Amino acid sequence: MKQEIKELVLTALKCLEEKRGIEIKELPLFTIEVPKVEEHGDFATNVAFMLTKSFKASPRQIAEQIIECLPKCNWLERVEVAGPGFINFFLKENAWQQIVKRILKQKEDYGRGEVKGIKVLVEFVSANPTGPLHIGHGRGAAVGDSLANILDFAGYDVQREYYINDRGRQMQILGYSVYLRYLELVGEHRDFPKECYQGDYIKDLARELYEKEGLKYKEMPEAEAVSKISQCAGQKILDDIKETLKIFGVGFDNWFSEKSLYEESKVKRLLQWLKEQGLAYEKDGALWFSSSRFGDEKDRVLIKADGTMTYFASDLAYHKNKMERGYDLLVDIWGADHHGYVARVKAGVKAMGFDPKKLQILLIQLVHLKRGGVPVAMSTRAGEFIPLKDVLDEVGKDAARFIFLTRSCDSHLDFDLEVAKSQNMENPVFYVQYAHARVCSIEKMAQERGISFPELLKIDLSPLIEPEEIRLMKLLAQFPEVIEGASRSLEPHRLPYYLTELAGEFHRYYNKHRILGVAEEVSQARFALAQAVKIVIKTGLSLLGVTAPQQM
RNA sequence: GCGCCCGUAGCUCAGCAGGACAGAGCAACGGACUUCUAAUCCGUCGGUCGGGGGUUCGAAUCCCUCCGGGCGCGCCA
Repeated sequence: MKQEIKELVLTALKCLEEKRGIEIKELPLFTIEVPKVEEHGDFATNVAFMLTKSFKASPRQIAEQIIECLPKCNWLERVEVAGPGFINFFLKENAWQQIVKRILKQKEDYGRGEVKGIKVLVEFVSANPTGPLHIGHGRGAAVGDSLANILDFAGYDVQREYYINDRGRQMQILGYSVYLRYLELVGEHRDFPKECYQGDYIKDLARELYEKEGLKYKEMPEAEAVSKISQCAGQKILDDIKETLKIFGVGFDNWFSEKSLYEESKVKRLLQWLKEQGLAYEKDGALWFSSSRFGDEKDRVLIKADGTMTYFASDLAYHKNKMERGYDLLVDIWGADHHGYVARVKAGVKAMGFDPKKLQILLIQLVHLKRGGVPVAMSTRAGEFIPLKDVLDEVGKDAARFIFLTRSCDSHLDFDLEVAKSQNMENPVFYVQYAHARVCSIEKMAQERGISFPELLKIDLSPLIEPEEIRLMKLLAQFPEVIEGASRSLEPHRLPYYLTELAGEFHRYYNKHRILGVAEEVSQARFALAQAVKIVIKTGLSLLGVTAPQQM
């Protein structure tokens, strides 16, 4: 709809140019938008403001001239100049009714963007397999998964990937932690160091190991035992992570192993190449990457003096690999506590000869878990974090996902378990679902009363003229733009806000007007409108990974 | 000290590539169920958009600065 208005304006501009002999030097970046106030029409444009220089006239005068040149259009009621020079467009009712028709025709494809031919890789969660997912990972998972859904729906070619840090020091510590707990079980007590993983899940892993394998690991050399246990425990934890993600409705196309980068010598070859290019140098027994030459505040270590690789070395090889797989855009979703890492990875990408604009890093702010307004104690040091799985068990997937998404990534998020369970507007997930269920309920009631409706596309929509109906149709018309905006800006939170608004508009309508039990033509038209609402809510919720129940 | 994010109604947050008088929910108060689910709806109350400069026809939005809060600044991840 917006696009069509834009075309009209562009035609008018061209006509004006010829008529007045005025040359518009550069096509202005004007906008078409839906005004906040209804008196300002259905759409408005600021184009006149942009042309004051070319035309050497006041915005109002220019606006008048543009209106004169607007082509005739059968769905336009009137166009007027308002305020300091806005052009307001008022549409005929049947223009909005067309939207309902379009939705009923396209069904779950309404809002889907045209295939853009842009390959995107969204990498998210990527939690180390050294412990269960916690609530912060949950936010990243919800945002990443929904963003990927939205991008896909908007017409991008999307892949989802989880990067597994399945090697390195953390994995060693994991193996050692489980080893120590295992030794305790078989009667050998040693100090349990602070840097080891403190959580109870370590004890569970040790117990499982003991029950399955007996004394096997006690009898082998420590180094061998730790290495074997590390691998085995990492796998177990990864399985557990996968299970939690499954419950959460999050899936990946690819699980990328950090270890594989080493097995294929990718890290080694990259470091060699960096050295040859003069981008890496040795100092104090370590190998350094000259990241400061590419915008980072200082150089970074790739190989430590003890000969081990930093994670940063792997990360560079990983990003090189991702770029070489031919993506047009890489989206990395990280916790905000990693923001210090952004500059160095971007520097690396630039140094390796890739366009750093192709890498978008989304930082997700912290989640504060609360219960009834009181913070839930979370001490990572003691390993006393609440696993995501427990939160899902308590509040359910739908509420959790919706809450994680109903906030800009830049904002800290208070996740209150009581609120997540409550069924009021503090927790809008039910509000949106309820609107969907209400439409289903109307269908059911119609069936019970033996009312049958004609084929939806054949229904005459002209009775839809109530202000609440027009408003509802206008909102439905915005859905494709919401998708477009959310994908372009990588801001999935726009969608839940839109859905809440749409649900609200429907609830209002439902309370004021009846769908069944009114004159037949009216009833049919309203039923068709309700179906359109149902389709959009269902599509929107599914993009968020939230179910749309038939009944509540 | 440096860097990133945040500061909008009593509370939790939106504000859509700067646009017309700043929005929603909660809380408070007052209303609406013999008719499609009241998990709903309607109304009232509530804001010098942290302060100050600047750019612009026009700023919550962009720039500078100051103040507050969070996070990060390792040859840890």
